[in-house]
Amino acid sequence: MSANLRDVARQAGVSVGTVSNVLNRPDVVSPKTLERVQKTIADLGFVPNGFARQLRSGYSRTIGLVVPDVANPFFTEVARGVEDAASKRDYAVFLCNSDESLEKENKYLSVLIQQQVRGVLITPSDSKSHQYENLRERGISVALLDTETKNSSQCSVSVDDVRGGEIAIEHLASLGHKEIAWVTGPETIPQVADRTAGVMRAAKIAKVEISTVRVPLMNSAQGTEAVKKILALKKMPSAIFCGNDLLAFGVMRGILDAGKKIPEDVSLLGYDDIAFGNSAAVPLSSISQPAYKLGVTAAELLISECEESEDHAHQQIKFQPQLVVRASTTKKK
Amino acid sequence: MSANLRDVARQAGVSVGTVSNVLNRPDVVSPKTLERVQKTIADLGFVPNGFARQLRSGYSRTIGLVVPDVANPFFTEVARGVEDAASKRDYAVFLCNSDESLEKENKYLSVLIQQQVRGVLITPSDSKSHQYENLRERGISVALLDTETKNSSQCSVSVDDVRGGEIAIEHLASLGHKEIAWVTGPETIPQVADRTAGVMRAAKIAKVEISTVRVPLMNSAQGTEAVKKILALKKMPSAIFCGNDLLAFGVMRGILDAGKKIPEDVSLLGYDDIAFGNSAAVPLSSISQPAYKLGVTAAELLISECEESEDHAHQQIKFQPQLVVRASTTKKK
DNA sequence: TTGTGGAATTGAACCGATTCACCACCTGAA
DNA sequence: TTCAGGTGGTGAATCGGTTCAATTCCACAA
Repeated sequence: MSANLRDVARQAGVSVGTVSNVLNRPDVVSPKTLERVQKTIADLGFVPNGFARQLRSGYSRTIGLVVPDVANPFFTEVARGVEDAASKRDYAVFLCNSDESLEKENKYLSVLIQQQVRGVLITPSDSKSHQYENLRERGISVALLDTETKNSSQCSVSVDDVRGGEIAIEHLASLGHKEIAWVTGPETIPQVADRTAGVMRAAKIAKVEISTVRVPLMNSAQGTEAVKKILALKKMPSAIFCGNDLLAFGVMRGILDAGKKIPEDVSLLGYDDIAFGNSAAVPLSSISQPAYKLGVTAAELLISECEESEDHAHQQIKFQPQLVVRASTTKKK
Repeated sequence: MSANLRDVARQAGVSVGTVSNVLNRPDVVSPKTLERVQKTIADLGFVPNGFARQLRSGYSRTIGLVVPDVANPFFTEVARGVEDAASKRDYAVFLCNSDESLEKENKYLSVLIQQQVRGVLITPSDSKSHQYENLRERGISVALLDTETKNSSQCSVSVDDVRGGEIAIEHLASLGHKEIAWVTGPETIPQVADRTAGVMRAAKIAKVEISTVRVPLMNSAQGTEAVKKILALKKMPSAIFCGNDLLAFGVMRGILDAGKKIPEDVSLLGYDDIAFGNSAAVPLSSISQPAYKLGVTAAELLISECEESEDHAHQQIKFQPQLVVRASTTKKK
């Protein structure tokens, strides 16, 4: 059907070894031969068969990316970063959405094993019970994405979520807010747990009272849902801090629909600083994370781990979040 | 390292052919031999090598998804649909962002050929000069996503973009707008060309004057850029229709920053109806497309084409867009 | 002219599962 | 006794790159 390496060799009048060298070690081939073979490759539209290559070398040029949900703009940014970096190194990326379900996560991991990926980049949806050892035994590298690890036997790229929680409360406290609602998802999500820790620590120092409003999923609809609970609190908080921007958008809608004004009646602070925050009904103050960079860094780290194999030093990289003030937060009246 | 089929054969005292039969056609092996070989497989922890298997059989269980940019919420929705549907059929998905560049698109197609994907789902960034024949010759199915095809030798799943353009202008015309700006990307993008055709047809019928404002990329920043051109027009239009919601968000910011009000001074209509339209500074009227369903349908169609192979009837499925009126469009004063 | 060293090239062996033409053996009918 | 027909099993060839020991070629020094 389509041309293979032997066809190219015959057509170009060289041996298969030389064609293989043109593909993998162009520097050892004489310029004249190189050019002739490359022309033949182009003429025949030859593309090497990945399976055959992988069979011999034992390695694939694919990685898996497992995130809770690409539809969340934070993760689409991360995914773009991963994709761009992988592509630069000629790796292809399998996209997997775990929907924060451990079951789905495990299912995807076994699919990735079947596909014989070289490495996996994962944002765990739960802090415990992982199949990761399983992967490592099979020679598949694993790096954690947007999650810190205490375990120094693996790479991780994360953002300091504890600090993010602190920054948020420090900002609101500095504006004079003393009662703050903390709207967030289940504590089993590592990022949530860390941000909560930061919130509580900063609250203690600033002598601020926190009312935690827990929702099962961190999306916009749940944000609107959360507003009902907030309005039902004994004392209406003067500021609301949300676990991510999607929640904040939902909260914003709920608050505005309830006839209250942002930020006059209540300040609202999000997390992630997604692009749309700027275009929201009230431009959203938020805690910014370097999402794209996170993805790029993680992919580069994972790929270098895959390729260096033996003498690879695991790294735990941690970025710092940043406060972005827009119109949704202001001084308490 | 790990056992291979030959090790199993030797250990069990049978030939490699028999072991292969145990794996793939257990019914042709005698019960006694079957049991013995299976025990040996278990003892040795033998797992067949996927590369070798796929090299020989020629088929994988992977598909490629090539979209202009997953960071565009419309495409992330589509991608989720594709992913969910593929996963249900036990296929894994390679994600590729073409950034509307033909060069990148071709690069990715050749990566996908290398990975020996079974099929490719693509939103072409250009209406001409495709490598698709190339793919088909190699036995890779191709289905078009969010693009119509005249060519009945391939499947396509699309939304009626001509009608979408018409609906938009009909809506604005019915509100009394007679001068409308049409802000959009290059005409080489098939969707853009179709929407323009619809715009022009409806404009002729409704006797509306269209000023086309062309931008190179259909993102938010370019929308803000476009506002400068709109303000420079001899006559300020009373309504603006944008090629997608991202552009509309940018236009919205630009217009508001210029001190004009939406929809009082100028009506604004987007396209795609992405989730954030609802939360925008002025909730955005838009033309809605069934993004998730588009992805699901396309993936199902492609996979069934891959598996039925011979007796597969190509289908061209076309969904209808729908007008969603929010606050950004109103009667002309 | 011979010798040496380096660069360029060659081609057979190999990775591991699948396939298939062919063989060995057994049963039962002629 | 012979032969057809069926079952169970065999192992070399194959898929298409990669690798590497061996070979060819050429320049330059002795």
